[in-house]
Amino acid sequence: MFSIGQLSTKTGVKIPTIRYYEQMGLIENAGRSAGNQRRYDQAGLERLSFIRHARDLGLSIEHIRELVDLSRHPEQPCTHAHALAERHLLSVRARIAKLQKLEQELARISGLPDDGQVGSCNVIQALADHSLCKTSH
Amino acid sequence: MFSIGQLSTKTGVKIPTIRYYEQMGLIENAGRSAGNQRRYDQAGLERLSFIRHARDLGLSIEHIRELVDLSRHPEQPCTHAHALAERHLLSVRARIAKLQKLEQELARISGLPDDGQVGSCNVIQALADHSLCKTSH
DNA sequence: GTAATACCTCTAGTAACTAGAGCTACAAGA
DNA sequence: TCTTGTAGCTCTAGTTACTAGAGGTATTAC
Repeated sequence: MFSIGQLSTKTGVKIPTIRYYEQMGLIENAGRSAGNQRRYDQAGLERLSFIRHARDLGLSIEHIRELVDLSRHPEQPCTHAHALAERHLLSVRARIAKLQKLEQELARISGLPDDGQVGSCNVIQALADHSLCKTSH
Repeated sequence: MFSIGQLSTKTGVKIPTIRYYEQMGLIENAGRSAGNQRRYDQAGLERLSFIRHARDLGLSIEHIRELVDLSRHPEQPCTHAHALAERHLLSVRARIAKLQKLEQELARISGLPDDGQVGSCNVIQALADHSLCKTSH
């Protein structure tokens, strides 16, 4: 059994965040010590690691909740988990594509000559005028 | 002079968002009609377009506020605007790099065989175990 | 036994909006 | 001129995924 602080160190999830996950129902209400402090076992550690990793991969709390619920019914087909991973992959790809357009645009803006004063600043001009953009966004 | 609805149509910024920007001090308090409705002129339209474009490029409200403040002092050197654009470019590049790692990982997870039940689901396994990852995140 | 550290709950704050309630203004047609 | 429909007003609260702080209690080490 370990305390919330130890769990935090082991998983890299901050203490208030662990309490937040408990409140949101992502992890079960922890057992308590005689003095009302949370106590965790190996299973609790594993569930939190799962959540941590899924968050690192950018899944939303809602998506993770779906997966957690799924894993409570191990006899069901895992089509749903696959679909979720795939959907998320598509959304990550879309975000990358969008950011790459922004990158081009910012690189262009940043590369404009600095001719001195804000009054004629190319960066500010470029930000004011979308029609100067080379790509759509 | 146009109404908030017309301004919204022209710029593509939603009405509550315009009021929000006003509240945040990004745009000046608009003039009002006899009946207390907001009225905008060309200058107001241009400022909002500036903000819209900068937001589209992913700059934060705080960064935009800096640029707006800058543009109120046209005699200053525009080094600061350039620096801001460059800093933002770097952060966009960092985000892209991070997302690309996630993409690899999700593609790997998504491509795992579906062998039937959640109890042995590879997707859920992969999400639970960071050590299986091919890249760091 | 005492002091330092860790833990508890609760409320409120963050960014950048968005939604809704309850009310008023304006523009166009009869 | 009256009415009706659309547009606008303010204010409060909700969203996501936490984070910070106040004020108090447990646990641990010496």
